[in-house]
Amino acid sequence: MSMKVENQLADRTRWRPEFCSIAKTLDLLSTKTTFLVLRECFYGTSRFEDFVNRIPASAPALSRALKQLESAQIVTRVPYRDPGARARDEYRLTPAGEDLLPVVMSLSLWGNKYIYNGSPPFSFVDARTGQPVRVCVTTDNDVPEAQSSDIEIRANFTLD
Amino acid sequence: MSMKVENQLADRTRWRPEFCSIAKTLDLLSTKTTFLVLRECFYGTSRFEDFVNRIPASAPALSRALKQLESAQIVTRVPYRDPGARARDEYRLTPAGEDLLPVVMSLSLWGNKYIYNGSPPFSFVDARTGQPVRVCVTTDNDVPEAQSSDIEIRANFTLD
DNA sequence: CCGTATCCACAACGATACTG
DNA sequence: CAGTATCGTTGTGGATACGG
Repeated sequence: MSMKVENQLADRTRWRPEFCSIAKTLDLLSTKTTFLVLRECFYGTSRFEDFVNRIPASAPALSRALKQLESAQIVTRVPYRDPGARARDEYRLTPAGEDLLPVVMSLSLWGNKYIYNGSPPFSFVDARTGQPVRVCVTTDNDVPEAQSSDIEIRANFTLD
Repeated sequence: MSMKVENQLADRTRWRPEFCSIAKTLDLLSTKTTFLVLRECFYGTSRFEDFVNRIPASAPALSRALKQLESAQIVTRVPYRDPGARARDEYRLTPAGEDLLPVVMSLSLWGNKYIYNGSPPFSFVDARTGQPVRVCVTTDNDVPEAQSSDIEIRANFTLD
């Protein structure tokens, strides 16, 4: 159960670090905090204060993670101004950032299955049909692809 | 462009660390080296020496990563014996480990697109049809899902 | 050769304090 | 409130050495 290799050339070179797309992508996302910032972006968080409140990491760590994502062009700062307040920036996913949705979703769905053993606190469903969201590896060209805005977060528990 | 939230309950709780499937999964995969070990497993690597030769990390780091993956039940040791040599163990993905394919593939495909700008050193294609492999987030139930053994690694370059 | 323990170096984090 | 600089602490990696 592993991938096939086309030829000797690929066999000899596929592990070279300079050719490894996974290693290079992980360099951009480097730390766990960075992944969690990304998660929050998909959850709709955009302001620094909210990142601080919603991620178990310190403000300096989050500042570093946001800088990192910004320099990787995964996140971009956009100005906003609350009524009566001075202009500030918020952090939004770029199109490249949006394209990381499969990474975030597949990590989450794997944990739902193997850590929460199929009874996760939250599920992701199609906002209109209620169908569960899946991440699949496929060679089919015609798969209807969901965007983050098509996805709804559903709680599977109640609090007292 | 972000996910919707079903209700106030979900809105108040989705960032709590104890409910975060992504954080918990990342705890298991903790480090970049661990991700690269996982990559090698999908590439068919199973012996310690090969991990050492194919991943730019030291033997102790790889030993730690393999232990980590083993305790997370993503990888399992299976005995083997080369003719004339003494019995040893090799490392193989469990079914849970195989289910991390979308994580590995989505990281790789993202890098192929945004780091190599669409001209990556390696592509992943269907071993029979040659169709490019994709990772998609979908709510469709009928998507034909590819396994790692259906995927071929193709080199997009030549050496002198 | 397979793999791990030890030890040192460095990188990332948190607490704190500070500026706009 | 929105960040960032500093600094002590911790965790992760590499070099080395060692045992099965």
